[in-house]
Amino acid sequence: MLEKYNHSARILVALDCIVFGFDGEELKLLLIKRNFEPQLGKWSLMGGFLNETEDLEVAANRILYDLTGLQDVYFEELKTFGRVDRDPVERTVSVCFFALINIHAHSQDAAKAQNAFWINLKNRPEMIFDHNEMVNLALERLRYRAALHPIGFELLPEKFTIPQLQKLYEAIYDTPLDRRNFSRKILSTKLLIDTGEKNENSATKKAILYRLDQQKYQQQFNAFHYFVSDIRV
Amino acid sequence: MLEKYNHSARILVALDCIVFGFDGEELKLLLIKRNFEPQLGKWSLMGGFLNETEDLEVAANRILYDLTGLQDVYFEELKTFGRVDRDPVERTVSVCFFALINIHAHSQDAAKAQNAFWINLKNRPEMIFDHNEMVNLALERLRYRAALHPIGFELLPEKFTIPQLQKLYEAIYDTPLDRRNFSRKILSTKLLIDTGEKNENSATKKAILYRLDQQKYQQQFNAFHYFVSDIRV
DNA sequence: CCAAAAGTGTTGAGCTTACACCCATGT
DNA sequence: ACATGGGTGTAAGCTCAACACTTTTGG
Repeated sequence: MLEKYNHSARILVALDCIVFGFDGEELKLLLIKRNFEPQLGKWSLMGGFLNETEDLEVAANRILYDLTGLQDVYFEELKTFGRVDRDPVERTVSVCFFALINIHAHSQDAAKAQNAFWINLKNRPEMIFDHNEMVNLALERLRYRAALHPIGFELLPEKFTIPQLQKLYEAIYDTPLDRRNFSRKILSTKLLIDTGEKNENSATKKAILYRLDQQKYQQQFNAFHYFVSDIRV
Repeated sequence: MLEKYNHSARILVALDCIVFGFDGEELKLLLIKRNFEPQLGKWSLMGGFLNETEDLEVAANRILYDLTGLQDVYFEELKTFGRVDRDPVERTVSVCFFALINIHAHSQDAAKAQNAFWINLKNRPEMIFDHNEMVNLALERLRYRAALHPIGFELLPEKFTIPQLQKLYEAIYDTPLDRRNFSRKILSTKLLIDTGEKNENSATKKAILYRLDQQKYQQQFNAFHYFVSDIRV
């Protein structure tokens, strides 16, 4: 039996998760209105502590599941936050993730159980601890990643139109994009499959509904795509 | 006085650091031949534990300083590794960083004190725990980042030539690059300042020594540069 | 038949690539 | 003088950005 390490501090390890959604017009965050201590009544990210016998990745999935009822959600590690005084209750290191979900697919009950609400990214409230910093960094990272990789699809329903995708990119970068060039750029990736259906919700010309070619998506994910020409990080 | 969190495990938080260097021909790693337990005699990354009263970032700098004698070294967080069984001695979460240093600038004494050696990346040995995985991911990330940002300069001395820089990129991507196009691409960034000096070591035509325009480097760092056209991650 | 949204075409500018030639240096 | 490595030039092809026209649909 091996001896344990001596003279080193055991520290609380938390996970905090930024959940992005898109309602067709605006980027949104799923935030918690805290109905528990500490910082009761204030806004925060969804979080939790890492259990002794739980892989970090498993914990991230658990926290996402508790908040959204969804499994196998897209997420990336953002950064691990470890300022000594970041949590005034007790020294806590927080591994911060961001997730992209289809806003229509998550469980209302799960959100209600956590007292979670969708908030427009632009109107986000003050949050506790270093959670503002986390969200700012997550947005920066989302912009970075979405400019290069076909990550945006994770925020849309299974079937979506190119104008919807464009609105998403315009929301992410807070800038208008040329319809014709955007369409060409997206189609040139060959990642989209025409479902043969059209968006019946539209009041005017109905746009083609596409779905992701999952196989090509997996294969090409790490290739560079340059979806957005001049990104501002 | 606030009450502490209950029912949550306190866990050891380690830091592991991948140090890249470049000797003019090959990418190298600064690895530890362990002369201490556990895993005495085996190879590993340089690491350490986070202290109770120490910011995570401070700890990373401390570990880098202990290994290299250098301060204010370029580093990025890579990922936090948290498999339950990743360290057989005790549950440990490891925040993994990678650093880029000028191989000629570090302290030999510091390296000797840690029993650290420069190993060609291509000949890297088996390492303990999940350190192989860490290095593989770090190389991937280095390729990713160096394709887009002027990060490579961190591996070179203050004054360097364009052919040296090219050799570095060829080592990072393990692929030959066109001399003329590479030179044009680098110079078009306007990041280099002609020092007026030449590389006296050369046996043939002496190449121009440049230095980084630190101001532009800071400003443009997050812009995309596309130093390498078709990267393989 | 009109307004609004969606699909497709074109063109010029700029960039990238592939390649050739000339210069400097030590032997 | 010549071999080696370093600096610069150029033309073809490609990509991207800017812009216009046509089609579909509901009212």
